[in-house]
Amino acid sequence: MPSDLSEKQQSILRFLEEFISEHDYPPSIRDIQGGCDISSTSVVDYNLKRLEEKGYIRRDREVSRAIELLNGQGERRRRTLQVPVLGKIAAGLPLPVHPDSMAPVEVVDLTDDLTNGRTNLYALRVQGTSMIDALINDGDLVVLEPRQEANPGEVVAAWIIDREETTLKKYYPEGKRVRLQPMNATMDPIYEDADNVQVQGRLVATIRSF
Amino acid sequence: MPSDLSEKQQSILRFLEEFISEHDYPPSIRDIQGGCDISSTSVVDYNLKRLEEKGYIRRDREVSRAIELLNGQGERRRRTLQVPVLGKIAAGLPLPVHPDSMAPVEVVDLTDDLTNGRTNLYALRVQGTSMIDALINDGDLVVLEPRQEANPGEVVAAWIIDREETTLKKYYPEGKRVRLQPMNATMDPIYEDADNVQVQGRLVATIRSF
DNA sequence: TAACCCGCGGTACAAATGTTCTGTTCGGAA
DNA sequence: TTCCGAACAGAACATTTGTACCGCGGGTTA
Repeated sequence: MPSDLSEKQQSILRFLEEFISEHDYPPSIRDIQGGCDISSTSVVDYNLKRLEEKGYIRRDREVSRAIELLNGQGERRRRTLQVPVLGKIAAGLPLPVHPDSMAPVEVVDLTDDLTNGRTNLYALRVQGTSMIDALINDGDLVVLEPRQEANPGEVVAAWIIDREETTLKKYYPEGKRVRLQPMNATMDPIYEDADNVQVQGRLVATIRSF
Repeated sequence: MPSDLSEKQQSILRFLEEFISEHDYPPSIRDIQGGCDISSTSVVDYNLKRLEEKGYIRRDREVSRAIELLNGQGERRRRTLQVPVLGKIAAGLPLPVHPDSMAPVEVVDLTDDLTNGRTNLYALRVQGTSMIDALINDGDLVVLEPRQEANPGEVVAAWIIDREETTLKKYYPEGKRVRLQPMNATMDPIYEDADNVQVQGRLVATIRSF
């Protein structure tokens, strides 16, 4: 708990956290007054102004319950993005071409630690162990950003046309051919004609949960 | 988008998502009215009641902006748990023994998709490639639950005493010895005396982000 | 001492906001 | 046709709620 705050301000901050995590909507000034045993709404208002000055919260004036929790550096926190899980990914299957048109199988909430501000992401469930060389196991979730091209060194989901195979590897264009480097540094790269490789998306994250 | 809802209701649901993700607090009825081009507040109220009946939202009556988004099965969603990143994990380093006493280096927000309701989790940043056989790479984040013992087949963080080495493997007690099975099915297990293996925690999730 | 600022109390007010009431329209069932 | 309920419109009403105002006590400073 930060120490550039008065005891009352810390108490308000704690109450805000608790209330929001309990209700999913912020408290009114009078909720705070009651929850922190404060004698007057004006005192709450006063301390909220101090908290806003110090970058712990953000308020929209004239709007009820319009308190956003920030992280003390003025950044908002704990936003999540709902990412649709569009299907499976396996070595022998092409990726879904039009992510938008698919009905999501399920939805996962990702925090923006992972999404990094990106928005139109989608996820696929890995089926089979064919991507072990990318350190990706059966059952893992891979999060992708739709892309038709990639910068050198980025990890992409690529469709290798003549093999009819999807693979996840680091992408290095080298003139007329492309070097696809497994993420496991002990394994050898493969080389393909540039025409033979279709970049389908950029890998944003992989998640394995037990 | 669910189909047991009228177009107006779907529009309201979409607006709720957008508004909340933008402001971190829910809209008022009149915000919804404006945002969805609805002619009257009573229509918004009417459709909110239908949405509540069908389990898409929850409302607290007489409280402004008291709308919680549910997932359609009546469960609340987008709760996150703040998990402290206590330090690094590497082959030659023991794990922090008393997670509680450590000052977190940073904090990550994890959605309860991953935490699965568990609460006292902590995370470690993987340093080096020594855990490649567990399909875990340099820079990955591993999420652990403090544990001194494990059930057969669970993935644990184990300290191998005489080697002074931390490893992440599937745990199979076999009488007086323990089989530690890499997650990469193509690799061979190692065997250790039961006395020589200290279970430090259970692996809950691994996250790799690019 | 006086002047001043900070934190606080109490109160009043106006705006924001949830709720209710009365009708209307429309489509399907009887 | 008539009846009924779902969905909507419009307006009025009653709380809820943010905000402003005035004042007080204590500490600091000139």
